[in-house]
Amino acid sequence: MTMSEDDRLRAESRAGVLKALAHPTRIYIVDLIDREGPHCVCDLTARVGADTSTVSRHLSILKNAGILSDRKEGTTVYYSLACSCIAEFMAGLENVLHAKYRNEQKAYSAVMASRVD
Amino acid sequence: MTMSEDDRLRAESRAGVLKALAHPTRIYIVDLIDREGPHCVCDLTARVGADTSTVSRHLSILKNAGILSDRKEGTTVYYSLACSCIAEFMAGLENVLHAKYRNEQKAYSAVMASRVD
DNA sequence: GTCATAGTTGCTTATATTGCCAAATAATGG
DNA sequence: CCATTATTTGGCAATATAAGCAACTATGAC
Repeated sequence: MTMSEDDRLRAESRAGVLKALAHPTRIYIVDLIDREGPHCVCDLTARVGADTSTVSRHLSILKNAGILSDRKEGTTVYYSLACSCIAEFMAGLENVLHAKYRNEQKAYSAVMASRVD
Repeated sequence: MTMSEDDRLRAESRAGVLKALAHPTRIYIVDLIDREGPHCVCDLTARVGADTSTVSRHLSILKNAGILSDRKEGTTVYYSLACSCIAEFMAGLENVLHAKYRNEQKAYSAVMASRVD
């Protein structure tokens, strides 16, 4: 019994969002906007320390994935979170990381406890 | 004022977890285990419809990221969620997708409302 | 119109990911 | 020990992603 077409589409749309977030620079940008509110491309470029074109591309990936939305004001484009659910989602990621570190610590302790020396 | 070393490391560890999840097959596997409990590699291989070696590699990626944990029983290896926080995290992803579809619907309606025909 | 500023897009090169086959390893039963 | 079953790992070819430079578009000031 194998994966249905529906299952596949569902998994792909979720993967699309995760892929968009799965890059250090993009995570940093999302975090920054979450903590400090909307930013323009030039600000983000300075904060990230990469070429403007690179940052612009990261932003367009995040926008296409529905994570950021943009608003143009003159020649400046401000990017903001598309939904407060993004911040909640990132908080959930933090929990996963904490659990991971707890488990790694536990594994390490178990190894140490069984050592002969 | 640019990104600190700490910021970079923090963003990278988060990206590590997201990258591990950012693949349709891996999402499907995590979902399956979430809904139905622990599964062995051969079961998952049948459900996913890919080579055993491919599924095994996906599982090892998920395990290294701290998303799944494994338990060996004879020659069989059972994979389960490493933490209930994974299920919560995936639920948060669902919220993000819903928000995305709502926004897309809104954008579509706005375009239709302004049409001349 | 010209200039300057902000952003985006085309292109190329470098790097990473994915999938499968084949071979290796691990555990169990005869 | 040999065969069988479950899983992992090495290697390779195909594909995808990332970064920066240069060129382009858009807006506003003069």
